[in-house]
This record gives sequence, structure tokens and C-alpha cells, in this order.
Amino acid sequence: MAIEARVVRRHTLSGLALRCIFGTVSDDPRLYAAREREVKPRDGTDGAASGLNDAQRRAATHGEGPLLIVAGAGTGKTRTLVHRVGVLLERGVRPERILLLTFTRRSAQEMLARAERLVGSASRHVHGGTFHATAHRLLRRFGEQAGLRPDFTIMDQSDAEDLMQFSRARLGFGDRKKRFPKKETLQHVYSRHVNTDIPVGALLRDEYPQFVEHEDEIAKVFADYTQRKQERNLVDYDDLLLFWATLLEQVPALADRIAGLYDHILVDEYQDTNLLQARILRGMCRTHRNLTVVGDDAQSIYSFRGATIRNILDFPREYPGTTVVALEENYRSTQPILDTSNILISRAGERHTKNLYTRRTGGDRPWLVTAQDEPTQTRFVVDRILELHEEGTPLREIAVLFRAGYHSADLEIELTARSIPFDKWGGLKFLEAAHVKDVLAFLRVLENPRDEVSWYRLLLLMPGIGEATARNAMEVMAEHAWSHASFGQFTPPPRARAAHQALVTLLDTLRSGPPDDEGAVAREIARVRVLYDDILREKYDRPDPRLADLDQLQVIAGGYPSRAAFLSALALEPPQGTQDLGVGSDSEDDTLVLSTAHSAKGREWDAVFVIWAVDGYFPLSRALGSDDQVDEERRLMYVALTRARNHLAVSYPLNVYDTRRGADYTFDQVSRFLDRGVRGTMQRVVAEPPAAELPAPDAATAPIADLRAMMKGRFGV
DNA sequence: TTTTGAAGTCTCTCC
DNA sequence: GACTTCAAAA
Repeated sequence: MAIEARVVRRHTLSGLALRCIFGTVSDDPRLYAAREREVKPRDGTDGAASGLNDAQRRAATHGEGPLLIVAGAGTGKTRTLVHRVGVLLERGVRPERILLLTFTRRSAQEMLARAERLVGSASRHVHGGTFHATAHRLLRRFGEQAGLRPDFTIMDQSDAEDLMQFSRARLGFGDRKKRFPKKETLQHVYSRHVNTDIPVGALLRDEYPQFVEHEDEIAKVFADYTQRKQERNLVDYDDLLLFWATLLEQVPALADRIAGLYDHILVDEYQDTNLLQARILRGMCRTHRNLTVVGDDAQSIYSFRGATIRNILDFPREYPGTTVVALEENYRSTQPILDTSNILISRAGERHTKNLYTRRTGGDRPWLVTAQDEPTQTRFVVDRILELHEEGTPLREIAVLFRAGYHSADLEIELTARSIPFDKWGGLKFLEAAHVKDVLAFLRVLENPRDEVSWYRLLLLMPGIGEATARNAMEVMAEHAWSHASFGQFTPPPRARAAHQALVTLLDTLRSGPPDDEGAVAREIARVRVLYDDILREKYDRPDPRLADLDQLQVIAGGYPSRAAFLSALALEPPQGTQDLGVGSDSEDDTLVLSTAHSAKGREWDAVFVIWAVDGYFPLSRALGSDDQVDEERRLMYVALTRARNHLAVSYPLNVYDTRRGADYTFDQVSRFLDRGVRGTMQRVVAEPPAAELPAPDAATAPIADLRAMMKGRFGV
């Protein structure tokens, strides 16, 4: 199926502008015909491998057996992988026997769409997705035989943290006498342990030496957490992978069936996989050795998730007889952009790939833009974007990249004020918003009555019910084996009686609703909102954008056949925004992209701006704990720079107004990655300060500046 | 026991 | 600013 990322409408979420992207299934054959023309074989001999260079062709037409493709940025990695799928199909491999694993949802979508353009509808049956989504599919099908109930609920990260908090509190480590890791820290350590196999003690020594003394208690919390998950029928992200690996390694009968589903496995972004994922691949290849992995160690940027470049470096040893193909010709960027990028990455402590080269000579040197302060930087970027746009570059061919989601706040305000449409990738997610989680808690309790995390969340929402009452209620429910009626059997204290009654009535109504049909989930949300909207209005200062989010949630829900499908999909494929079938003209597709460097990986634009190239922002001060982390930040910067085809501008404000250090300007250093050598390849540009200075607080006449001031709390409001 | 207000903390990357 | 934690009031 062709997945069209289409921008439909903008809505606001907690003050942040988001763009809405959704996938549509297009069956219009004319669409494919038009797109295939570029890549269809002309001579009829080459088939799907036409239009590739020698190295790419070698990779795409490789026969059976393990294949490692070491592919630098912009060398046609995705193209090669897509063509390889095409070649396999031409050779008669059945599409549903091919598994295409990727690291992010975005790349999974893009790759399947491109495969379809190349080889047509046959590729529609190729199985593809992230490791987690694939694990989910398999566990729904086979999990029961591993002791997993089929109606399990998937917890996202913050759910997992909340559950960890329960365990911590129950074991009595919550009291603040001694310093004990927070739930976020516990979850992080647990996740690292599961994904890397590194013992908890070693992890603590490396990352949290202050907690080493608590190793035994932490182990107890983890044990309790694990047991809780089991009892409550909950599965966290790591479990998805862990169960998959366990099935493959310890249940031989099932392992054969699961591994037997596929004859060829292809993995993108292999440098970002971790040990657990490597184990899964090994298990999936137990009956054959048709494993193709693609990666670039210079772009490894997910070590915080336990990713290790050892996977890619050790691959040939792990799979003897591996064919290694290196892709080094860059088709994306001009030589000056590559020069800057190559020097930047050459400073990395450990490095394995060579310099990229291109035949794309000419082009400007990348700009190094000095701005006096943040408004100047913002102003410069916006002006330059408009200039490029006027020169004929579509907005969708321009991206602004930064290290962390909140770095674009000022820019977003300015873009909104100037009516420039933009997509924001990464950063605050729709589903992480408290009010969305609140509503989902109702649905999750219906779906899985043992879902302790959701019960707790939803009980605390009710007026008159606090922590103690919520715990009591859950105890009563546990005694009654979490049966549907058990909440009704709980006798609330007088002040919570009304709330209890309202909730009982609501849940009863929802349970007695009609069977799953089109729109059923949306109707359930509507019912929940009869109760919840008032609570929301009480709870939040600016309820309107939040209520609008819930409208969106209802629309999304309308697209799912069942509550279970809706909830699972939300955990694994959270929407950036949502669909609105009413609007959707192609003209709206011309949209600027704002993205974190992480989310930008695998993409390219004609013009790229990297903002906040300031030490402490990029690299982020928080990520400077060790040399390895600094190297990872450097690779991240490398990823950002190599997204650009023709225009690249890196900007940094000289003065940063830093609220953390009081109401004063601080003078900041340009990013350490832009050292003398790197700067030598760049062209210096000084950004003009905005014509209108920020007005004084008492004379706030310019609405835009005023808004910006309010957003930043600059005047201490 | 819940609610409320004030003080304190911390800002990341993704499935 | 957003969220958490803590102490005091209802």
C-alpha cells in the first residue's frame, strides 16, 4: 500500500503548534505508473537492479546468505534496500516471506512506499515495521503459548515508570529518608539491563554511582515490577522484544514456527540495534542465513536505548561467510557540505568508515551564522527560508534541525506569527499529554480490568478520591479478582460517593455497549468525555486546546475497528497529530519541517538549517557525561549536517538568556564540534538583529514580541 | 484523607 | 513553563 504522508491541518497541543500527518491507502494505479517511470528497467535485463551503481547493484542482487551493507550518509542506502526487495520478488520470493525491519516508524513507512513504487503492488504483502510493532504482531499470535494472555495491554514508557513507582512505594523505598532512584531512573536502568544484558550492578557503577549501595533494593523493585506486570497482564516496550527473543531461544517448537514465517530478513539502520535485537535476528535466522543488514557506524545515535555499534562491527564474525558491500559515493550533498561534515566526523574518537565523496561539485560553502541572540537567530532563519522560497525552493524542501524538541519554541512562535506552515517532528507527543492519557485510562480499564496503572490514574481524577481511597478501591477489586462488578462493590468514603456512583454508571454503560463496529471506539470516548470534560476544565488553566486534542483523539479512534486495536496502535504508532478528512488539498503539502536531529535521520532536504549550535545545546550539556556520549553527540551533529543537499546553514546565538541562571544574559560558546578546522570550511555570516527591538514590558505594543516575552516568562509574569 | 498553594526540580533523543 | 514534592489547611 502506498502510504502518503499528507499534511492536513494544524491544531495546537498545550500551546505547541503541531502539524497533522496521517497515512492514506492509495490504490490509484496512475500514481504508481507515474512514479515507476523513473526507475523501471529500460533494457529489460536488469530488472529491479537498474539505475544502481556497481556497489549498490552488488548489494541488491546478492543471492543467499548473510549480507552487510556499510553505507555512509546519502549513499543510497534505502534505495539499495528497496531495490533488493524488488530483486527478491523478481526472483520469485513470495512477498509475505520477506520481513523488513526498521528502527523508526517513519523509515518503515517510507521504505514500504518506495518498494511499492518500484515493484508495484506485490510489495504490498512484504511484512515490514519496527522491531516493536513486529514483536507485537507475533505476540498477539503466539504469545499465549509463552504464558502471555492474548489481551495484554502495552505500556508506554511513562506507564512503565508509574508501575515502577508502585513497586518502589510498596517496598517502602519511597520515603525520602535516604536517596533512592526516582521512577524514571529505575525504569531507565531496568530497560538498559533488558536491552543490553549488562548486569544491574555494572550499570549503576557506570551511570549512577551514587546508587550502587542500593543495588539489592533496586533488584527487589525490579522483581516486584516484573511480577506486577505479569499479574496485571501488562507488557512494556522491552517485554515485546524480550518475549520475542525468549520464544525463539527457549521454546523450540514455537521458534521453528516463527522463524519459519520468513525466508529473507532485511534490517535497516543496523547500527542502532541493541544486543537483544541481535539475539532476535539470530533466532529468526535459525533455519536459513538470509539476513541483510544495512548501517553506518558514523550515524549511531541511539546508545541511550542500548544500541551498540558492536552489532554492526561484529556482524561478519557472528555470521561467517558474510558478504560485505560498502557504499561510499554520496549522491545527496554538494562537495562543500561533505567537506565540512567529513572533517567534523573525523574528530570522533572511534571511527570506522571512510570519507564520503561526491561528484556533485560546486555549491556554496556551508554558512556559519553568528547571531547576537535568540531572536536574531530566529529572525535570520525565517528570513532566509522566505528568501529560498522566493527563489523557488518549496517549503517542504527546507528543514530546521535542532538537538531537543524545545529548542524550536521561539522559532515556532515566529513561524506562526508569519503564517508559514510547518510540521514539527519529535518533541512533545500527542499521547504524552496528560489529558489524552486521562481519557485513554478509561478505555484501558475497560480493555484490561487488571490495568493497575490506568485504574490509579483514573481514580485520582475523580473528585473526593485521593491516593489512599484509590489504593483501597484497588485492593477491593483485587480481592474480587478484578471482575467487572468489583469496583461497584467498593464502598467509598462519603465525600467520594457521588464520584464513585458516576464512575460505576459510566463503566456499566460502556461495558454494555454494542459490539465492536465502525466508530464504536469514538463513541466510547464521547461517553467518557461526558464525565471527563468537566474534570478537565477544573484541572487545567487553558482547557480549550486540550479539549480540541480530545476531539482529535475521537477522530483518530474512528479509524480503528476495535478498542484493542486502537490502544495497541497508539502505543506503537503514536500519531503526530491526526486526520481530518474534510481538508486535504495538495497545496497544503508545501510545509516546512522542524525536527530534532534524531527524527531527521534517514531524510534529506534541499536546504537545512541547524540552529542552537551552542555548547550546552548541541551538544546538550546533559549528554556530556563521558567521552562516548560526546562522540555520540558529534555523530548526531554529523547526521544533522549530512541531511542537506545544496544549502546548509549552522547558526549560533552569542548571548543566551538563561532562566536557569537568573535574569541575566550569559555568553555562550559555539559548539565544540565546530572547531577551527571545521569552521575553516565554512563561510561566516553575521545575522542582522531584528529591526524592532523587544519592547519594554510596560510598553508592549508589538503583539508578536509581547507573545514571545510571555511564552518565555521573560518579564517574570 | 483530600485539597491547595508554594517551593523546588528539571528540562533529550524513541519504540 | 510544566511537573513533582512538601507542608499546611479544609
